[in-house]
Amino acid sequence: MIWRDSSGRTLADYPHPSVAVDVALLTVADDRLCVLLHEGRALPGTFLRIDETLRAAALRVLRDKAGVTGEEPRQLAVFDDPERDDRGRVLSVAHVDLVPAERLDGPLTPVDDLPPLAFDHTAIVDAAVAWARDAYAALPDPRGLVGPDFTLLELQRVHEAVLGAPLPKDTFRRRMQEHLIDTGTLSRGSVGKPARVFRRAPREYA
Amino acid sequence: MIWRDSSGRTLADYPHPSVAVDVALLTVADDRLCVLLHEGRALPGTFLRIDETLRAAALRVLRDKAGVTGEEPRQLAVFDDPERDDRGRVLSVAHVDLVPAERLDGPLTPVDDLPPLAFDHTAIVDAAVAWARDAYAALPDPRGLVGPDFTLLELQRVHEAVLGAPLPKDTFRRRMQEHLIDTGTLSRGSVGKPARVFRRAPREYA
DNA sequence: ATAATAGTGTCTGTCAGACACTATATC
DNA sequence: GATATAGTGTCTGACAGACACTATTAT
Repeated sequence: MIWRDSSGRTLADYPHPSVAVDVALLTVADDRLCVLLHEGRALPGTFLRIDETLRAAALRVLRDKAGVTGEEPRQLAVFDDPERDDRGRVLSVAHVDLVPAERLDGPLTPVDDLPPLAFDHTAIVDAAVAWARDAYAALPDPRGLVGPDFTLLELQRVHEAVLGAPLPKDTFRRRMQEHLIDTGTLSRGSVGKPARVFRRAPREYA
Repeated sequence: MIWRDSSGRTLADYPHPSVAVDVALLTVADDRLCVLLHEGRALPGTFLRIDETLRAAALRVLRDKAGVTGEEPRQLAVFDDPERDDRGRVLSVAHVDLVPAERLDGPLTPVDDLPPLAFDHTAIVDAAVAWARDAYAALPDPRGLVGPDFTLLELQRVHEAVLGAPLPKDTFRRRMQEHLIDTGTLSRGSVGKPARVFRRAPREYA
């Protein structure tokens, strides 16, 4: 049963914009926050199919263009400049995801050293980075970039990479410790005093 | 010049969702945060026209259904449940705006006493309220709900309405004072000690 | 005088940052 | 022993909340 308005038309009979889904897939590699670029100049994206959720489309992009499955894309904003895509009227629902680098193989570019990007993708990356910084400001590791077991130094390096700035180690330690579980084991084989090994507290994801 | 893909189709030739714009128009009336409802059970909304920006569509909704002009609608999120609208596949880009009650005439409902709403509009109102509380947490009056001249008590009443909770007057005063300009004049005619009259500092809008 | 509102001084607790110190491993 | 890393004690400054007090008006 298809709905029709008083003039007998369906919704699809009226001209309406196409909807794209673009994903800024972030990761930390070599202690730097990086984004996966398609052909070195654009974010992976696709058109939203008519019966698909945004989340499903974002996951499809990640699977088809980055070889990543099972992540948690998060909506950022809709980019709607009428001139943003010269193929026609296209809205882009920008998404961000943040995964450990081991799960990726595509070419990564540090976010503080981006080339000029296609469309309005630079603005999308900016929003994605802001989201990631916010997510990691409050919690130890909402997206599982370290782990499952890790030392505080390892965790701090991830935070500094996401933030793009150094952090004081004493304050960092005190802020994080209450959210972590001490496994009771010690790190081995490294120079210096062995560090305690921690684990994320259950359900601290964002 | 219309773009065509390798099979000669334009973007519009592929089935794609319609896009709606719904606006949670908030205000403070009788010291309570309220939302304007259409027919008592839905937010004002419209379909996005193909050559229109989201902002323009939101302003059109406010003008046509609320009689308000010249405001600052802000994007919240896209609601995309495939079943959310039984007329077809419709994405809703939810917006929020917050204006002084004097500029409205529609029926207002306190946000802490909402009836069941159509579609997923309850979730949109929740997101709008969260945005408003956040906006007013940091700054005195980012949307000009008081003013242009006001006493700290008047400002505090607005904050308490937005927050839905009382605030301590001494802390409130100390937090706000640095962002306000003392006009040098005093309130008159009220009971008690006359209050200083303040003005918003330039450019503290959000 | 009394009630009502405006405004401030001060104490406490919390937390971030700075700094210095101790502890324990590798080389 | 030298060096590198782990971890903690402590001081300071900022700020929020609580409380109490003073100040100034209308009635």
